[in-house]
Amino acid sequence: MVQDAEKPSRKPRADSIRNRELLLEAAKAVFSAGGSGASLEAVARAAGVGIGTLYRHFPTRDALFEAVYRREVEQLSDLAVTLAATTPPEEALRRWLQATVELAATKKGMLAALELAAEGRAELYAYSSDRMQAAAGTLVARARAAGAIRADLSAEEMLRAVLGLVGAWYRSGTPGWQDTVRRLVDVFVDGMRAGA
Amino acid sequence: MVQDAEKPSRKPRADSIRNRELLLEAAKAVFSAGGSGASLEAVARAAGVGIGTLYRHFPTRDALFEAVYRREVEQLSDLAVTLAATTPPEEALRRWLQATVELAATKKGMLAALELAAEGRAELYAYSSDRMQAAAGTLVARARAAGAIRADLSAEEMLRAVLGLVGAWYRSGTPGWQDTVRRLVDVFVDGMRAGA
DNA sequence: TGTTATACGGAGGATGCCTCCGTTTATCAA
DNA sequence: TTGATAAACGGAGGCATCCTCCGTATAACA
Repeated sequence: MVQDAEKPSRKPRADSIRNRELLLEAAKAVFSAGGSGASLEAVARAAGVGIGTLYRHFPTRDALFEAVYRREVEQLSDLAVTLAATTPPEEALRRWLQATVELAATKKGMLAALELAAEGRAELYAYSSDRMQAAAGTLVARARAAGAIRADLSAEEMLRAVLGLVGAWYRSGTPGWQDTVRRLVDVFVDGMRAGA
Repeated sequence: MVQDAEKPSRKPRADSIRNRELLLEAAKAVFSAGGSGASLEAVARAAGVGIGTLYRHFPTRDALFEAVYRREVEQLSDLAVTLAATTPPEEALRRWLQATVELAATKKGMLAALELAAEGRAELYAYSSDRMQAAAGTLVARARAAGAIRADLSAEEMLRAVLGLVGAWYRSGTPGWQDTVRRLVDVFVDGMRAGA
């Protein structure tokens, strides 16, 4: 967590910063059009840089995802704070999960980023993961304290479950899946309440 | 659905039948070891046939999956019949879903086959899809008739939801995920009951 | 046993992943 | 301004698939 007092060496090169930006923009566009599995060479091409440059900035596909969707994760994180402050526990939890679904539905590729954040590789790409876990954790703890949901289910488990639901529909390409998933998330939250 | 009265031309060549069998066996082994994304060329190699032969018998990866895991799907289908005849509605539904989870957990690659069966490409690879839908449909209809579960959720939706849950954990590689998923499926079923 | 429909096999074109390293360039100090 | 040099660039190239195509081999049938 410590923000290493970096070597005060040189300041970063201007072309490096510019290319990083170009890559992020291109990646957003390419993933948006072609899904999270789109070719990284296509991203580099779209950014107008060499493939080597892409890999230098983002050593893995996952790293690129995390960077591209960082902003959206922050939105969700902020939303959790707001909801926790203004809305009854169970309702807050429900709304936040629905918002997560919404975001994943809107931004193609976002789902992959969220799955990353909820899944195993958490140690490697920690930032988004931390934010999401913290957000979910707050809401779950609050609902639990209010006795609104069962206690034998961690925030992490809940989050991954919901993302799993989304993923199943997302990948199926069923038109209008959003409404269905909304309903399923409600069922799931009902289930969490049932065992309280 | 009509089983085309095939042209009474020749009988199929013996080598063709044999190779098909070899491919299925090899595929089972290779998918089991390497997961559902394993190389098809590896399968052909393991079967001792050319890659062209593999593609002639199974034009897509999905077709191969469906063929490999057909037997397992039939088991699930049979189980549904048994449970429907011997167990109270809600309990039967719950047990069948858990059995599905179990199977997906045991046989690597099975999950991919089930997802296929539950997902969009149903028209193309209909057999497994039909069996699964029928099995789930029976149990859901029965539970619904008994007033044990809410009515605004189709069997298909339920099945896909559960497979989504499994998939999220399966892909994360968390050790011991089976127990967690079992618990989550229970939560989900509780949720279905809650809205009855 | 000859004819022929069928099936076989693998070369080959295409795409994508990722690494490596010779070349270019932005920064900084003189 | 002008080197010197650390840092970044780019893309060729090795490897792994995917899938198609078509010349060759062979099982079925008469």
